Amino acid sequence: MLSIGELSKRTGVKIPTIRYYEQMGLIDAPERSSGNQRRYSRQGFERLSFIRHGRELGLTIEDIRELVTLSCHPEKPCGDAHHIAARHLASVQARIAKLKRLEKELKRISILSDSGHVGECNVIRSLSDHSHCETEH
Amino acid sequence: MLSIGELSKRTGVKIPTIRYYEQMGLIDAPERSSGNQRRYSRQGFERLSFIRHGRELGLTIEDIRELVTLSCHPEKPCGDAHHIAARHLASVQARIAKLKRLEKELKRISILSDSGHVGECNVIRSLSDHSHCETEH
DNA sequence: CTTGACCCTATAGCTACTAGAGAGATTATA
DNA sequence: TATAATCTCTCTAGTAGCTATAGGGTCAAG
Repeated sequence: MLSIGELSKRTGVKIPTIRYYEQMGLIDAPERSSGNQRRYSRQGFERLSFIRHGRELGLTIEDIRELVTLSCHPEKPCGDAHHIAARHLASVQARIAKLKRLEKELKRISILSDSGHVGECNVIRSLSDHSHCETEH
Repeated sequence: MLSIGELSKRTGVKIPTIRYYEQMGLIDAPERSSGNQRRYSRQGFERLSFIRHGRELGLTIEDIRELVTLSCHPEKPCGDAHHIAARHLASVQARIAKLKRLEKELKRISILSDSGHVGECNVIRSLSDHSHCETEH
């Protein structure tokens, strides 16, 4: 049986976050010690690891709740789970594309000398400048 | 002079967001019509565009506030502005790297058949499985 | 048995918005 | 000029996903 602090160390999820997940119903309320402290079993550890992976992959709490529910009903078809992953894959790819554009822009912005004054500064000029926009506005 | 609605259309920033920026002190409170409605000048439009660009690049409100302050003091050296851009470039690159790892993982997860049941589902198994982790925990 | 590290609940705060209520202003049309 | 449609106003509260704080109780080593 793990205390919340040990569970936190082993999963890398912060203590208040673990309690938050419990409150949100993502993890079951664990057993308590005689002094009312949380004591986690191996299952508790695994559930939290599952959630942590999901969050690292950028799934929302809601997505994870769906997956948790599915995993409690192994007789259901798993199309839903694939659907969640696929939906997320698309959004990850979109985010990568967008960030790459931003990277290019930031490089363009900060490439020049650091020695000037704000009056002729590229960072500020670039942010005021629409000529490089890829979205129109 | 633009109404808040027109300003919103031209910059792509939603009306409540414009008022929020004003409240946060990112943009100056504009003139008002006789009936107390906001009326924006060309400068107001430019300032908001500047902010919008910054947000699109993922700068925080605080970063932008610093840049706005800098841009009001053109006699200062612009190292600070470059520093903000450079710091952000680093974090964008880190995010790209992380998302690419996630993309790979999601592809691995959702590549297989959709026909199974949760019991043998890859999505859920993968999220419980640490063997592909690149970060240790 | 005391000390220090840990844990408890409850509440408030964070970022960057977004939504809604209820009232007033502006503008287009009849 | 009257009226209807469309803005716009302020204020409050809600969103996600935590994080921090206050004021207390618990656990394990020496």
